[in-house]
Amino acid sequence: MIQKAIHSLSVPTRRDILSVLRNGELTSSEIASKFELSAPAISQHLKVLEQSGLVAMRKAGTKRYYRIRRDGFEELVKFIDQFWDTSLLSLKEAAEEEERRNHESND
Amino acid sequence: MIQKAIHSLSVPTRRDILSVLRNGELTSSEIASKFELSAPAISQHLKVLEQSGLVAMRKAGTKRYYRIRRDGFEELVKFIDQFWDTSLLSLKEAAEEEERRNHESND
DNA sequence: TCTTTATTTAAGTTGACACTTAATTAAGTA
DNA sequence: TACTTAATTAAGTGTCAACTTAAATAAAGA
Repeated sequence: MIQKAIHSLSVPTRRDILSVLRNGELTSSEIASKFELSAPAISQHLKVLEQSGLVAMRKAGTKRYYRIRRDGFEELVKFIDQFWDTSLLSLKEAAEEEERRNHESND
Repeated sequence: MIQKAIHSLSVPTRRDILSVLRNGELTSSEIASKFELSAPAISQHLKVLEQSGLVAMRKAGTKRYYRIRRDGFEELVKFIDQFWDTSLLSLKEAAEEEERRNHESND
């Protein structure tokens, strides 16, 4: 799921779709109207976003409303934190970091 | 840079490289020895990671030591937070969220 | 300077995936 | 039972990038 979430986010169009959804839920066609892409293209992106847990959907008649799913983003950020969060890094890496700071050859 | 960072993270091998670097800095060949990939493949990944700001490098003779660059991850997480952080979502979306909670048809 | 070690750059191949149009499914309405 | 609206699934195409091996660069040692 996390891997799918990162993969989802890596495509600009999908990030744009998420941006649009920050203002509230929208139907597939409402989203499509904001892009210069075909409806199937948007539908395919929404499917990917849903399967990655970043977006949720509710049906209402023939319409399908899509919205941001916070839990998905929360999990994603937690996962990314593993790579750099000080409290999660090894003692060795922490020591190296300190060493670099002392030598002021940082970055 | 942020877009590059997300793109970098979207490839499993690059995430694995970052995992290996959590224990401290390593040379290109030390990293390559931990994978069943050619040295050039690893080198290419390291280049992408460096250009995306997730990894930093220092030269020492013919060796090149690579390490995690915290600032890159910090920026990345800030960017991702935009999509879901409550304080950054619109009033409309907040209201809809509240509405869904009340109807308990949430997820 | 020749050799060795560490690494990258060059060039080419292959698979994944973001698009397209056409066809299909699904729900509501006359 | 059509017809309309909303959306997806199917099928095909083209581009991109993750690999490969071979060649090039760069620093250090004999």
